[in-house]
Amino acid sequence: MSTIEDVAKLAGVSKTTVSRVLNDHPYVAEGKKALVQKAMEELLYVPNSTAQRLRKQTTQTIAVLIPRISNPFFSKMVEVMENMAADHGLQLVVCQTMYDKQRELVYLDLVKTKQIDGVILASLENDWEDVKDYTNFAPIIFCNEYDDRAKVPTVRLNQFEGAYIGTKHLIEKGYRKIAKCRGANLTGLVADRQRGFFQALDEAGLSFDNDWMFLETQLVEDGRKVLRKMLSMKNRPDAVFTGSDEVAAGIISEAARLHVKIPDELAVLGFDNQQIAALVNPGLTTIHQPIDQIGKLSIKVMIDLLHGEGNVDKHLKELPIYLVERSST
Amino acid sequence: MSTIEDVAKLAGVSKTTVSRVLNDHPYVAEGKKALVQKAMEELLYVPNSTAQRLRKQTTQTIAVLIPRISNPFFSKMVEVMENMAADHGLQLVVCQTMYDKQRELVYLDLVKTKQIDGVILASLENDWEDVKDYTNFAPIIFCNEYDDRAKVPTVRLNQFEGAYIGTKHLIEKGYRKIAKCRGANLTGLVADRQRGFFQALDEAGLSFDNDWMFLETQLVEDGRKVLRKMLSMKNRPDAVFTGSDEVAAGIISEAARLHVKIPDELAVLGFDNQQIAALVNPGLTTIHQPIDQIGKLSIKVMIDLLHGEGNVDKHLKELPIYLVERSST
DNA sequence: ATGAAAGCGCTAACAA
DNA sequence: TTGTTAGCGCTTTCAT
Repeated sequence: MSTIEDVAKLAGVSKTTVSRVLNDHPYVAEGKKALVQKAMEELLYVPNSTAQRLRKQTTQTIAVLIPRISNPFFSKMVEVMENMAADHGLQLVVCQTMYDKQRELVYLDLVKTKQIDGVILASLENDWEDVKDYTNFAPIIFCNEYDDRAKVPTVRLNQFEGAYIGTKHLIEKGYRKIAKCRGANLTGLVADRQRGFFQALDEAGLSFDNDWMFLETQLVEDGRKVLRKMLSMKNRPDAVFTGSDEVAAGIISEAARLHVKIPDELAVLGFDNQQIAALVNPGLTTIHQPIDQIGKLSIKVMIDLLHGEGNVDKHLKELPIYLVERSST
Repeated sequence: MSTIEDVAKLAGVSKTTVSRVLNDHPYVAEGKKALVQKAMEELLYVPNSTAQRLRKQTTQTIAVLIPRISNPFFSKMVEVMENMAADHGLQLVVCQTMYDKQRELVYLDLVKTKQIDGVILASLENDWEDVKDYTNFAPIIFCNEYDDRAKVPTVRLNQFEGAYIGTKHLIEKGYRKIAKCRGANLTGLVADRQRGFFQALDEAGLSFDNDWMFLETQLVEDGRKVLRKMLSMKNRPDAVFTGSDEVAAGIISEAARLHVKIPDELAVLGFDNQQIAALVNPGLTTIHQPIDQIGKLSIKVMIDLLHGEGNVDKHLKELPIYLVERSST
């Protein structure tokens, strides 16, 4: 590997001049510039980015924390983010917490060791109080996920509204015994959905049987289990509001296997409007989340932050959310 | 941020001693070691990894090139890889080529600028001849994808066999007019599948109508189009071999919409055994690829390479492939 | 317009 | 067992 010094020698100039050519600095005579460029080509010179990082104290790398990449919601989000990051010469490091607090903290330590310039939190396992100190080391923003105590830029949807319109839709369709699937922790996004859900129930004067609440439901397999559980109940729900299309798809698939009619015997409402929602049979009615916009906007906010533009304090961007009706309700 | 020098001063030792403590070097007196550790804690010291990189000429980072992360096959593969990489203290940079030659080359340039220690090629857009020079800069291995001219470690499946047993299955089920969906370039994996497909056809003495070959089929939407195209043909196939579960799922979903009976009017064979294969209705018969194993083994091979163990020359690992029968055939 | 020199934070010969 | 010293490759004052 040739270094900046090799180029300087070959071109008969100083390292400084080579560096200036590299960084499009003004005040470099055209003649020398050409000389330097010729030398670079001849030596197949490529600047060592680690040296640049050390000198410039910046890494051109951002980390995005998600639970797991194989969740289609997050893989689509990361696809959009990575494309946009690449357009701006930024590297994206994907960090999967796998729903584990400890792993999340290990990833956050990347900012301490100066390995990344910023963090996009698209999931949060730890309590915000245990995380906020990391904001001293690099900008952290929320994307989709959020915590009301956190005073950091946040790009998200109105999850309360999403859950509210979804639940209301079920009620308007005539369903009266509505079950709910959600994550274990009642914070941020999950808490807002819960509020929206119960608000709609309350307004309609509907009661809720605590047995209808299913926790820690994330995967297709969880959905299958939920359906079987429901079938075994004496007070059986006639509809179910899920926190994700994956769980909903599991329910629908298991229903087909067990010859349970959807939506006649059970209506199913998804969340996310993932690709899978259009592929299951019957098609899944679900709450659309504009993943493209949310991903792009998050990267934009992060880039602005890194450029010293934008506000590091709380700065909320809320994107539209709406219902997509198919045949499962 | 405190540096190694601050720690040294506070502990009353030299930078070298601090560095030795950091790297578990032998020959550090217990007393001084304790002193150093106390100073580190007091200053909340964290080593700057960029400086370590520059000095050690290594980045602890590997890149994995894939077409796009939102393809469930690749998102699952990356999930497995990232988990294993994290266990070994390695960062994984996800690089999406988006089926674009130029983008692929841009990512490969990361090795030139010393930003990564190694590359896992899980897709290849460019001709191998245009890529092989990069092997001079860092170890490159193939994962799933491959090129017979490349003399690099390769972890893959026997795609010929996969296509052969899949096609044979269709034939044994009584289908005679078998269509095929595949990518545009007839190289590596795609070429081997094609050979397996035609070998099975030849052995059964079946003929193939060129109209039954559908190229550049990657997405669910492509599958939908393929089905509509088939319905419009006068010489209509009675089965279709697809290169991916996504395309197959698109076909099945569109068939449901248009009331085409699967498998009676058309049998559908997928490839990958993605989660979606079990969710569509009817369930998709498909060729299982052991993504977990392939991902883990690739990381292992890469780690061995980075440690100077293992052979940089061609070194083929072939994993088992088999048919999973559901209801679509 | 150009260059000399200092230094980003760390590790590893080498010497003691 | 410990410290001194010399860089890794680059950018950026500060002179000229």
